[in-house]
Amino acid sequence: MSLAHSILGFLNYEKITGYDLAKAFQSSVQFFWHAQKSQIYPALNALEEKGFAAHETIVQKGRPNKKLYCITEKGREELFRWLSGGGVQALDDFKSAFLVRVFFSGNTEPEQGIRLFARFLEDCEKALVRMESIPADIERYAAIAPGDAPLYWQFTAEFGYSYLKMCIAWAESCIAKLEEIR
Amino acid sequence: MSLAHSILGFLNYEKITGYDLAKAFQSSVQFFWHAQKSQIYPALNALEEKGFAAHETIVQKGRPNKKLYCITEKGREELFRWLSGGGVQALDDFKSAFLVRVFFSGNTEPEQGIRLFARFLEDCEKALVRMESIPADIERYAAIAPGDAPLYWQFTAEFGYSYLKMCIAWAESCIAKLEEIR
DNA sequence: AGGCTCATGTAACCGGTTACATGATTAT
DNA sequence: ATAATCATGTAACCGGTTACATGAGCCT
Repeated sequence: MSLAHSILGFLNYEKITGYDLAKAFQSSVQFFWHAQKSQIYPALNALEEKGFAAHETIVQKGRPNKKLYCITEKGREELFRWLSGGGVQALDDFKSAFLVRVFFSGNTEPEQGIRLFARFLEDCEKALVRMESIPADIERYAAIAPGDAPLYWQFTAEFGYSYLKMCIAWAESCIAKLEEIR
Repeated sequence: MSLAHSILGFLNYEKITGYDLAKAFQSSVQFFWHAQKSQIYPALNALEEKGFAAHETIVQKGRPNKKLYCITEKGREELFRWLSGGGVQALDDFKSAFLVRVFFSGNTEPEQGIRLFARFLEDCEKALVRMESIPADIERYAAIAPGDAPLYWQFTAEFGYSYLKMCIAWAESCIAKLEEIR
């Protein structure tokens, strides 16, 4: 299960609340992993029960109390065990409802196919624009991060960038082929 | 929900049993969509209840009877409605436990990062080899398929090919950067 | 006045995975 | 003998999504 381990990953950077964890997910790994609050809070409880995390309650005035979580030694061990771990199966979890749609679009009009790819293209280009702020984000957080973390963050950002570029080129070539037969 | 619609997509090609549907999934869309028998059989029942599919029982000797399913007019309408449908969100369903691992690998030794990417590279290259038979497969099935189906099958195959090529180039560049700092 | 932020959670539901169950036939 | 193929399913579980609940404070 990756959710628990990615939470451990964040806890390994700094003490954090469930609320801020949700924001951390959104502003970093959201391109390749999502986590809702409704998942995060129970997951934190589960991590604590297993002895992988601990929390202190911070009493606040005027706003709700918060629980600051930190990773334990046992949790750090579990994180590193997982990082070096065997069961990778990196390609098996690829899934795309969009490609299913493409696959079965054979008896629609070419115009509809073109529209399908055009919308996809647009989404990809919007995502590319959104990615522009990432290098600055990485630099901003580089201070808190131990070791080579920013390098690895960059690796995942480059993956996203290459992926979107590839998708755009692919969609354009599909559209070109459909325009030929129209 | 894509499972129901991809089943309708297959039923739109020809009458088929749940058993053969499972094989069809495995030998065609398995790169971007999986479906187990334990999902397919209940899904076929649900499609029938909604009036999107119907079945005839074929009595056999020496082996179990089978249920041959076909798509109904209502089911075909639903399929085309879905194909032309709005809610695309083609990028939102991207998910990768592997990239999570990469993201949090910042305080491991460079050697471990290199191993992680090397294993990924290997998986990609194996997948590329497995893809070699696809053009022949597409040609073999082109006969039964109506309209431009083979073209769209090819589109998805080209996506897979481009994706793997991109992954390989990316992993190689990550390894190169890690070897620099080692 | 209305909506957003902070902060924690619960409950119902849904889709997918794994394991289990049956039982004859055919290929190695 | 053993395993795979044919053919249908059920049950338990697990992870994730959506909606709901609370309630003070702050911004427009």
